[in-house]
Amino acid sequence: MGAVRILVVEDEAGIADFVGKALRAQGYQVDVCADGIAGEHRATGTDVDLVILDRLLPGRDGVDVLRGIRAAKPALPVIMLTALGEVDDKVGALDAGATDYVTKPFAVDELLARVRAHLRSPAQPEATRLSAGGIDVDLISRDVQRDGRHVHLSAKEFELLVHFMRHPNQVLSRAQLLNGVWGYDFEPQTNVVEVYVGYLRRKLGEPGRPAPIETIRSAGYRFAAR
Amino acid sequence: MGAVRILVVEDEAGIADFVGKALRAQGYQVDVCADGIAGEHRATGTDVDLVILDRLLPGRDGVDVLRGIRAAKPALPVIMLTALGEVDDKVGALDAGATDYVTKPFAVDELLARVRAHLRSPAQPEATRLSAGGIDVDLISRDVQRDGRHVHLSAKEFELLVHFMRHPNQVLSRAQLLNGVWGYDFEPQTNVVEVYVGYLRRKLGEPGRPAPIETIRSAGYRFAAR
DNA sequence: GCGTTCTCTCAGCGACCTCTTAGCTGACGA
DNA sequence: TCGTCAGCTAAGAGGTCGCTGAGAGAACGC
Repeated sequence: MGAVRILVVEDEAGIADFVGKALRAQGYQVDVCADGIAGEHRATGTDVDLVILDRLLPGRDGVDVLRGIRAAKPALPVIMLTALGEVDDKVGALDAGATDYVTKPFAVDELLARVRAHLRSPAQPEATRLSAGGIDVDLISRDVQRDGRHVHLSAKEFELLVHFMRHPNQVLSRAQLLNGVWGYDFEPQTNVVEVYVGYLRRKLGEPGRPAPIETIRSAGYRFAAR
Repeated sequence: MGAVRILVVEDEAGIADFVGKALRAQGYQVDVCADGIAGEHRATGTDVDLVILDRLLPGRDGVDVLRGIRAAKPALPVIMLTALGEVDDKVGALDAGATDYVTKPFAVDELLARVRAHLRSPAQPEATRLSAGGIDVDLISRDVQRDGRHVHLSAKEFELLVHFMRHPNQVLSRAQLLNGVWGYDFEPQTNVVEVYVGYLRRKLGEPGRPAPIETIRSAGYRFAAR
């Protein structure tokens, strides 16, 4: 069985690049097309497992491309990207046959989660529980426990923790965390990351047993899975 | 398969020279262009794997050159160099389709790391661990061990050690180390290198088993990989 | 509507890091 | 053996980075 193949149809090089990188980092084989006509051709003519399709494209509009793809391959998952958050737009895309829909700016983690969801196969079922460093997370019930003690986390705190636990023992830079959890595609003047790491540490720490999130000065943070 | 080909479009001879040398030392085949028009022509017309493009050029501005390249080759990685550290500038470059962005003065090591990152292919994943002379470095977790003992290094110490370990058994001059690690493009009145070598020796040395960084009097230092 | 919770910004402080200075040590050559 | 010079190191100034508490504004639930 070969690698999973994903086609990204996106004209903005910056977005295509970072989406491509994130997908490759997950082990997918990624193909990028910068315009709609070529994208449709590639999607219908070659072996592709999933398509990520920008709504606004040079050459041919994303919705038209989508219709073309649907006509040829009714079951191929297609996730649409758009800068517009309007409801009409969403309805139009779903009517035209999009499997899912993500609005820019989006957190890469969210896109990856949707990709996994639509690719899910019996061969590689998605984990529903994460466990490391004395912390257990149930992704379905969103229940978090520290050494058996239930901990209540807000939505952002939960996402950040899950991101850390999906990348154990790796140094994650502020920029990576902002990309992955907040969806910023550049590094703005903000210290949200520090603030939220602080919240997690406070909630997940025990006396004499601090939360397993280490600071690597001038590099980022590391979740120590031990 | 031939060597990887990199085009450097840069009018300042000094920078073009030392960037070119550093790239050739890594085994890349390097082409240099001193003005924008020729650079664009070379990038679009010939077989090139990556472009390093100065922002300020005689003949044609770097951003215009970039647009020209993008129109012809949407997937070609282009790293922009600039003397200006302004955010607008950065956004402008990325909007125009730059793959990445480095501000002068930059450490050559940083530029090389970005070059590697953008050239990376699934077939040739980058090494994430370095190991020599009894020292192990994990670049992902930034963990450093001496004979199994964890060692805490500051950011600069870490960069210097990695530089040494990427050039084992070579005599590295103070100027080379300043270029590679500190980003100085000339040799100022400073003894930071001695100071930091001292820090590394103290942290990485064991009783009866000194750190493998040798002094080559009036030439530089050498990391003895054994 | 109104109170609660959540997200994020800001400013201040403390800790750590970087680099300089200055004096010392040891190697090399005469 | 001594002078000179390259390199080493201790100490400290100044800067940077990260953490925290306070609070504004938005989102949410009742």
